[in-house]
Formats: sequence, C-alpha cells, structure tokens
Amino acid sequence: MVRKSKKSDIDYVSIAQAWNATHAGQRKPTINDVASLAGVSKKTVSRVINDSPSVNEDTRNGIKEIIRRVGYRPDPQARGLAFKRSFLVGLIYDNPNPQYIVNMQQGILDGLHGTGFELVVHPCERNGETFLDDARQFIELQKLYGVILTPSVSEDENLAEILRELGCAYIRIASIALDTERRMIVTNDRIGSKAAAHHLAELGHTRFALISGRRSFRSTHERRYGFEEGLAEFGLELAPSHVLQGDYTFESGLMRGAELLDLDPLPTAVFAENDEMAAGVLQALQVAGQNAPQIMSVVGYDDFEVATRIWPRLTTVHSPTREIGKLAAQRLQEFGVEDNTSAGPNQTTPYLVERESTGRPPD
Amino acid sequence: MVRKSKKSDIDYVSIAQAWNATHAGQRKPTINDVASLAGVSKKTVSRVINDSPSVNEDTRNGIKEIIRRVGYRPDPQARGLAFKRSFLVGLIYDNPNPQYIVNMQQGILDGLHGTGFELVVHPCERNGETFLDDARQFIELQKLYGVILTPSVSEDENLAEILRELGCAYIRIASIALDTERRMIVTNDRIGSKAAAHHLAELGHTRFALISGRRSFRSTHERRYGFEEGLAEFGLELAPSHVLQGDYTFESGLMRGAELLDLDPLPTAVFAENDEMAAGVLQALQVAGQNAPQIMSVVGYDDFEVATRIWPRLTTVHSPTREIGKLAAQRLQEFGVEDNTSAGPNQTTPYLVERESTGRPPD
DNA sequence: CCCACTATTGACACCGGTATCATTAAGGGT
DNA sequence: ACCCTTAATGATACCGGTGTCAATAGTGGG
Repeated sequence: MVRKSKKSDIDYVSIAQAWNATHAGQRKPTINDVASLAGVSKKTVSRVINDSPSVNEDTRNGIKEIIRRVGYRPDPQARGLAFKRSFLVGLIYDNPNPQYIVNMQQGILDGLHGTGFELVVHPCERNGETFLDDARQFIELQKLYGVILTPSVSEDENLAEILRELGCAYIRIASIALDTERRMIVTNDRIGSKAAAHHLAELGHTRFALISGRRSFRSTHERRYGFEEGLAEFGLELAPSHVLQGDYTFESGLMRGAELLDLDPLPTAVFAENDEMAAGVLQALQVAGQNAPQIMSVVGYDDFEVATRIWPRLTTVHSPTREIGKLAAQRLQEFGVEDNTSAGPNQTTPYLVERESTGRPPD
Repeated sequence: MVRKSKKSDIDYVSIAQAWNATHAGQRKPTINDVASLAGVSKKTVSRVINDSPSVNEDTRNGIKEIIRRVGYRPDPQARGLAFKRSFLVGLIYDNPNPQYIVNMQQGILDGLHGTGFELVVHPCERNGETFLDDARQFIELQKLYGVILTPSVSEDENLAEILRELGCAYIRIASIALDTERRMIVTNDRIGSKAAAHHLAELGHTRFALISGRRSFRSTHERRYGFEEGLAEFGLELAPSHVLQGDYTFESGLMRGAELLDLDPLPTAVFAENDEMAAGVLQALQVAGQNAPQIMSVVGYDDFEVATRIWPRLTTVHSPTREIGKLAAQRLQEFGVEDNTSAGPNQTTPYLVERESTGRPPD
C-alpha cells in the first residue's frame, strides 16, 4: 500500500511560515486558511482534525504540519453547531458542602485537562419546583457533551431519565449502583462506615450513638447500614434510641452533640455521618466542658479539611473525592468510543484515617 | 405614530398551538420555525430576540407570543458563532482556598442567574511556565464573553493586557484598585485589618505579632499595612521581629504558631492574615497546652467556615466573598451597554466579627 | 402632486465547522 | 485491454443564528 505521492514533496513548513509572516497575530486561522495553504478542501482538513480514516498518510502529515505551524485550533462553537453537541461538560450538584464541590470540581478538571472540554458548573435545588425543567433547559440549550451528577441529584431517577431522553452522556456518582455500570461511579460508603465501626469496636467501645444525615440522601442510609453491619460483626449493636437525626450541617451536629450527653446509657463512641456534624459534636463537647476522646470518641466521614483544623483532630473515613471526579471525567469521555471495554474502574474504596478524636473508652 | 397594522389581526396563539400539536416534543424549534409561523423573515425574528429597535410593535408582540408558545430559545452556540463571541463567563483563579472559590463561584452564579450566561471555571498556576499561553488559549478559543479574575491572577498585568488585546471584558477582584473603575472590584483589605488592629488595641493589647501571607499576593501587604496603620492610630506598633512569614496555608500557621511562644517579649495578640493560618496558630497553642485567648488573642481574616468550626471560635474579619462575586458578575454584564453610569458599587467593605479567640491580655 | 425621509422588512452572504454523496484514480482479476 | 472495487478527495448543503444593504411603504413639506 506504499503509494508514492507527489504530495510529500510539498514544503509545508515554508508555506506555513510564509503565512505566519503575512498574517502575524492578525486573526486566528480557520479551517479555510489551513485548507487553502495545504491545497486541499476544508473537508479533508476536517477529516484530519477528527482522525477520520481514509486520508492519505502524506496528506494527513502535511496538514498536521501546517496546523501545528500556524497554530490552528478548530472553533469549538462552530464544531459544536455542526456536530449538534457542544464540548462542554456540566457538573450538576446540590450538595451544600463547599469542600466536596471544590474537590470534585478539581478532580473533574484533572480528568478534562488537555482534552478540549470545558467544565460548566450548575448548582441547583432538588426540592425546587423548577428543578427538572431548569436542568432540562440547561442541558438541552447548551447541548452538553456530558453531565456529571453528584449526590443527591445523582440519585434522581427523573433527571437520569431526562438525560437519556436527550441522548446526553452522564455519570452518576453515588454510594451504591443505581444505573448501568458505565454510567456509575460507586463510592461504597458502606465499606467506609464499616471500617469506622470496626475501629471503635477494636478500641473496646460497646455503647454507641449515631448522628445521621439528611434522609433524602442515599449515603445517609448506606452509612448507617455499614456502621451497624460493622458493629454486628463484633457482636455489638446500635440502640435505636441512640440514633439522632441530623442533616449534614455543622449546626445540626452542634445541637445533637449537646443532646448526646443526656443519653442513657451514655455512649462512649459516636459516629457522625459526615465531618461537619462530627465537628459540631466535638464543639458541643468542648462547650459542655468535656473532652473527646476522654468522655467519648467521635468519628466522622469525608475527611475534608475541617477534620484536621479542629482539635482534637478528627478520626474519619476518607473518600477520595478528587479521584472520583477525575474518574468520572475520564469515563464520560469513553461514551463516544464504541470499544469501552477499556473503561477504568468504576468504584472507589473509602478508608479510615485515625486521628486524635478516638481512643479507648473511659473505664 | 400609531399605524394600524393588519398584523394585529393574525391569531398567533392558534398558530403556535397548532405547531405544538404537530411537532410535540420532536425537536427544539429554531428561528426558522418561528419565522415561518409568524410569516416573517428570520432576520425579523432575530431583531426581536435582540431587542433591536425599528420593529413594528404589533409584529414584535406577535413574534414574542409565538416564541413563548412554542418555547423557542435561541441556540447560544449558533448565536455565538455569528456573534463571534460566546455566552460563557470564565472564572480564572489560582487561589488555593476552596472556601473562597466556592463562595465566589456561588456569588457569580447568583449574578448570572437567569441571564443566559453560563460559568466556566478555570483554575491555573500563575507560576507555571505556560500560564499566560494557557489563559490566552482558553479565552480566545472559547471566545469568552467576559472573565472574572480573583487574587492573585487578578493582580497580573500581563494577563490583563492579553484580555484587553483580545477585546474581552473582564473584572479584576483585588484588595486595591489596579485598573479602571469599571474593571475593578476593590475589597479594601486595609480597612478590614485596621478594624482588627483597633479591636485588639481596644482590648488593651500592647505586644503584637503578625503571621503574613504569601508575598506574591497583594493582600499580604495590604493586610499588614492596614494592621500597622490601625495600631499606629492607638500609638502602638508591630515589632519587625514579630512578623513571621507564612504562606496562607494551615500548615504554615501551625509552624509559625509554635514559634510564637518563643518570641521575646511574648506577644499578647496575633493577627494572622487569613483564617487558615489563624486556625493553625490556635491548634499550635492547643498542642502546646496553652489556651487562646488566655495566653494570647488570635485574629484571622476572611471569615470562612473554619472560623466557626474550631474552638475557641475565631474572631476574624469578614469579607463578603459571595456578594463580591455577584457584583462582579453583574458589572461584567454592563460592559455591553454604552450607558454604564448605572453601574453598581465597585467596592466592598470588610468588617470585624468578634468571637471567642480574642479577649483582654493576661496581666 | 412630487420628493426627500424615516420606519420596517427581507434577501443574501457569512460565522467555521460537519455530513452526504458524487467523483476521480489506482489496483486486482480475467 | 476492460470492468469492478476500494481509497481519497471535493462540491455542496446545512447547523442556527447575525450583519449588510437594498427594497418597500407611509409621512410631512413645498
């Protein structure tokens, strides 16, 4: 198939240099400029841009050379218009924790870096009346290439249905599998809170309390199940009376934390379903003149920065948020490819980080 | 100028309803659909979309009615292509504090909500070799409508120059004015740290220490000047030996905090140039078995969440980050308008929030 | 009643890409 | 030498909007 082509004799480098000299910095080169410089039609240049097969090797190399020399970059807007799809990835979230969002966002950007995709952030209120309409409008109008969903919007079946209907690729990040494998990143919260339970059991604790998160979040239930499972493996259990309802905010941790001291029997260890609430519990103990872990051990979940800012520093379950974001971004890009057997992992494993907020129970 | 037009007799409502019935949910209506339904050219519809004058009132109302009924929304991509400008606003930042970024982002989204603009986030490393090239590429390729710059990238003159060269609207958020009025949001850090100094002076403190931020940030110097000015107004001063160099991270606060106890004379009050470092100082004191504010008072700057998570809670200077973001987004949109005398404020004023980390000096 | 003038509108090209389908040329088989 | 197949490429329409400029139709003045 070695077909000697006259094309290879053309000096693309000089051609490009000449162009640069003439048009230096005047305007961005377009596909037409590249095409006429290369002496081909714009369609052929388009084929090269899109790595389409059936372009002669010499032609392809020459065009690539010119593209490089004149610094041509296809206009995403024009491409998107013809493609009927933009090169934007949306992050739709309703999680109120800033730390979570920044980590997630950063991870997604890691995964998107150098691919030509840009990230558009879109917070929303899942309870709002216009939630679904707004989301649909956003996705449809921007013709998003793909969407990444974090809890708890990731748990919304109606939204997923809309995305499917619009033919928009999406990745749902959630504590358990809710969709087909390629569309999920599973964070396995149950494993994480089981580790928390094991840690406390191994320290010798026997009386536990739990501060739960917002009921509408899947993680709230997963974390509780995991914790209870973990205790059960040590023959221990969590008294229903010792489960206090929080809502993942610091303030709720503060309030429930104060109530902990009134429980009978007094728990020696508390598992708060996230760090914010755990920080609230610790502050409540401080305010009451008590110290963790002397009076009771406290474990959180997330391992966000707050865990190391407070004193005692928080023993907590680390979930690799940034890695999750990166994974999500990478997997999103595999949707275009037919051969997605090469897909990376779609699970992450949380693990316990021991700090000073846990210790042996008081005698 | 009341010119009775036959147009007003046309029943646009039924026309639109008929269309809906026929095409229900099949595809998004385009400008061509609207034009043919209204019996006008697409150019006239375009005029209506863009609030262009010289469209007959009846025609305009009829077209608007149809647009509403069929749920037409102009495609931002197509519009952008013709307009040679997208409807995307970029947020370029290198500030490593997640809390700052989320607040800022949220504020910008507040200001952008309902305007049809979307936010594209773009972190970067100002020290990186490719910083300027990357930024230019991003702005040029996406044909950004406007850009919002936060410290310290907002302080980069080269970047501002590129933006001007590309004809891209931008707003710089910084502690002092660095550009024309319409392009700045000034946060007046000097005022904030002056308030911190006054607070400590009024409590009776006389020996101070300062943990400074990263030298490359303008705020680092502004906050120090403000603090010193504030002290001077009370006839007090900050010994150069008591200025410790930090870098705005918690870890640096932790390290410098430990060194505070070795200073001679021992300071009775410390001003850390941000909350993260202040939290580090407080933790260092805790670790050393000392308590704030008994041994020394600590003041921070920013009033991020960490300030209330730690114990004692941090007295700090509140800067309205979210409002700043909103302001920036709003002002950015005034760039298109010729009459920008209506521009909102371009300054914000920080203020002190007293909590438990400050008190009277020890005897 | 004619004319310059203004308000309103549309035809057509264009923004910078991609899709479809036709066309051309080279290679293989007989 | 002839026909068929495949590789390579281009002509043209099209994506959904906007800009330019010409065309049309009332309006007020002389």
